[in-house]
Amino acid sequence: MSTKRSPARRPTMKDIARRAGVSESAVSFALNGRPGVSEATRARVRRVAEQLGWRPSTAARALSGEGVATVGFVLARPAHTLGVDSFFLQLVSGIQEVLAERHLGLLFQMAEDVGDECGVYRRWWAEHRVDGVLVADPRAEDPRPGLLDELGLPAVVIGGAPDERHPGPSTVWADDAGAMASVVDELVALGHRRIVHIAGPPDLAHTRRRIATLRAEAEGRGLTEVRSVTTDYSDAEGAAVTRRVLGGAHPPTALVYDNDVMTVAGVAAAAELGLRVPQDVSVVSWEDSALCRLVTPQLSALSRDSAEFGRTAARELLALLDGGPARTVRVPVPRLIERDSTAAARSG
Amino acid sequence: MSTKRSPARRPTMKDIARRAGVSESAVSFALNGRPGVSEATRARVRRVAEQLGWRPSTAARALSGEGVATVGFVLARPAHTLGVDSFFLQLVSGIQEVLAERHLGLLFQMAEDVGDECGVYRRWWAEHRVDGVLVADPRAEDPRPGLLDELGLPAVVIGGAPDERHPGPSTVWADDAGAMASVVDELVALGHRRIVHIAGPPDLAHTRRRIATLRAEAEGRGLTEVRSVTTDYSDAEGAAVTRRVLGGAHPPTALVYDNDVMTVAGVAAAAELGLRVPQDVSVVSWEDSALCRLVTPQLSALSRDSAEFGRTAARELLALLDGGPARTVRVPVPRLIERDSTAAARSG
DNA sequence: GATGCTTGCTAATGCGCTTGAGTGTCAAGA
DNA sequence: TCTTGACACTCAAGCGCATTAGCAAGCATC
Repeated sequence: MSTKRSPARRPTMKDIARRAGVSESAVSFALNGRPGVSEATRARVRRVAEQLGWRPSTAARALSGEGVATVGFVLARPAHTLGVDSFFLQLVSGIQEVLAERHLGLLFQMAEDVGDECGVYRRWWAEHRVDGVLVADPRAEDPRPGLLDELGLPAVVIGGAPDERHPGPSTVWADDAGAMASVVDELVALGHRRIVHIAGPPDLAHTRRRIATLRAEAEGRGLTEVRSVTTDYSDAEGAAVTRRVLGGAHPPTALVYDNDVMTVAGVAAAAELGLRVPQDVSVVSWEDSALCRLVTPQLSALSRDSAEFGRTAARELLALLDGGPARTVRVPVPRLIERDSTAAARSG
Repeated sequence: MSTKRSPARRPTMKDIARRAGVSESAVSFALNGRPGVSEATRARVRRVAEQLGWRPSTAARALSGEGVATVGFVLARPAHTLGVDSFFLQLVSGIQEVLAERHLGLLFQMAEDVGDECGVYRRWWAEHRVDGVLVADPRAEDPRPGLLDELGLPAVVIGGAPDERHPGPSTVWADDAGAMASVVDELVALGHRRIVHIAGPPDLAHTRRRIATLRAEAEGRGLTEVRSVTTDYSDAEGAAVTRRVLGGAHPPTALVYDNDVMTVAGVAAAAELGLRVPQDVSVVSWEDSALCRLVTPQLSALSRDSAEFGRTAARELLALLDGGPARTVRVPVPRLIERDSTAAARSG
C-alpha cells in the first residue's frame, strides 16, 4: 500500500457557502467587504473561510475581471554584466517587500534585448498574466513606454528621466545630475583637473544623462580635459578602457566608473601599469556594493539605497493599479562615500 | 481631444470563431491540435489566431483545469548574503532559459525564512498560482518537501543530497563530496597539513555534506589538524573567523571558504595580520565568480556552471509537470580552477 | 434499405468568482 | 392599512477556455 498522494482539494467559495449556510454571493460579499450581508453573517463566513484556509483563486478572479494580482518585471541585460552587481537583487528585494504586503506576485523574466522584452510584454498582455509592469534600464528612443501604453498595461519606469515632451508612464528616478555634480565637486576640491568617466552602454538613458551632466559640470568650471567613454559594463571593457586612457597622452588623474565591477577591474589595470590607487590615480565607483568594501583599497563610491528604490517603484505601481495618476517621483540623490580610493591629485 | 488610451481589447476564441466562421469548440480543437476538425479548417483557424495575435488566457485555461503555466521560486536568504554572490542570478538565468522555451512564467518571491517560505507555498497553492516549484537551499530536517508533497505541488530541490530513506521530490545536485576531495587532494599535494574550512550556515544540507566529506577525507589521509567552522556566509563573519583561526595556536596554512565574499574578506583579514596570500597562507573559494578574477591575487576557486544547474533543475521540473517520475540527477562536479591564491605550504 | 461507423462540426456544461437583477421581510411613514 | 424603502440575502449570467455529448452527412457493410 503506497502512500499515494492525497489530492488535497483546494477549498472554494462553494464549500464556504455550504458550511456557513448561505449562498455563494453572500460569501463573496462577506469576504470582499461589500454591503449586502449582516455583520453577523460576515463574521461567520470569514471564520469558515479561515478554517478552510481558503484563498481566492487568482484564475477565477482574473476571469471575472478583477486583475491577476501579479506584476511583471523583465530584465534585458546579458547575465554576465549582472554578475557581481548587486543592484538588481537589492532592487527586486525592495519590490518584493512592497508587493508581498498586498499579496501580489512578481512574474520575472530575462530577455535578450529590448525587442525581446517587448515580445514578453505582448505575450503577458495577451495571456492576461500581469496587471502592470516595472520597466528597467530606460533607453533613448525607448519603444517600451509606447507599447505598454498601447496595450493599456500600467507601468513604472525605473531610473528613467522625466520626459517633459510626452508625459508617458510613471517614473521613479534618482538625480544623477546632482550625484555627478557632487563627485566632480569632490574631485576638483582634491585638485583633479583631468577626469575620465568610464560610462555604461551609450543607449541607456541614465548613461546619457550622466555624460551630459559631466560635460555641463566641466564646462561650468572651465575644465577642458574631462570626458566620458562608453562601455558595455563588463570588467573586460572597464579594464581595457582604463589601460587605454591611462597609457595615453595626458592621462587623467581621476576616473569615475559607472559600476563597481569596472571599477575593480580598472584598479587592477592601473596596477599593471605601475600606477597606485589613490596615490597616482583616484577612482570612484558609481555603484556601491559589498565589493567596494571588500577590495583593497576600499573604493570610494556613490551609495544609494537600491532596495528603497525598488520599494518606491513598487509603491508607485500599486498607486497606478489603484487607479491613481501617473507620476514622476524622485528617490534620494546617491551620496558619495569616501573610502580609500580617492586622494589629492599629484601636483604636476 | 486627449489621446485617450484605447482599451486594446484582448482577442478571445470567440473572435477567432466568428472570423473563421466556425464554433468556439472547433477553434479549441484546432488550436490545441486535437482531432475533430479537418486540416483545412485547422489551418484557417490557426491563421486567424495568428492574425489576431491571440494567446490563450492563462486564467481561463487554469480555470478549466489546465494548469497555470507558471512555476514558483522562493528565495529565503537575507538579501545581504546575496549581495556579491552571483550564483542565484546565474541560476535564475538558466531556469528562465528553459522555461521560456515553453512559455512558462516564473513567479519569484523572497522570504524571511523557511517558515515564511512554507507560507508562500501554501498561498500559491490555495490561490492556484503555480503548477510546481523549485526549492533552493535544502536543509537538514527540511519541512518543505513534506509540505509540497501534501499539497500535491510538483517540486525539484536544487542542491539537495539524495535521501535514500524517503525518496521524496526530484532533486538536482552537485557532488560536493567529489569536489571537496579534489580540493583536499590539491592542498595536500602542495604540502598543506593544517586546513580550516570556513563553511556556510550549519543548517544548510550542503554545508553539512561538505563538512562531513572534509572530515572523511582528512581521516582517510591521517590528517588531524583539519576542521570546519560554520558562518552565516557574510563577509563580516568570514573575516572574523579568519582572524581567529590565523591568530590562534597552530594556525592553518590553507583555508577553504564556502563562498566568494568570505574568501575576499578573509584575504583582507589575513593581510591585516601581516600574512600574505599565497606565500603565507593559501585560500580557495568554493564559489567562482567575477569577483574571484577581479581581486588581487586572483582566487583559486571551484567553478561550476550555475546557469546549467538552473537549466537542469528547470528541465527536471518540466519532466515532472509532464507526468514523469521524480528523479535524482547530478550536475557535473565543480572543477578547481587554480589561480594565484594557492601555493606550496611554507616548510615548517 | 436499414445498420453501423467515421468524419467534421455544434451545443451545452463547468471551472471559481463577481455582479446586476431580483425576492422576501420588516419597520417606518402616509 | 397600504405603501415605501432599506436590508439581507438568493439567482443567474458571464468571464475564456476545455470537454463531453450530440448531430448531421457520407460511406461501407450486410
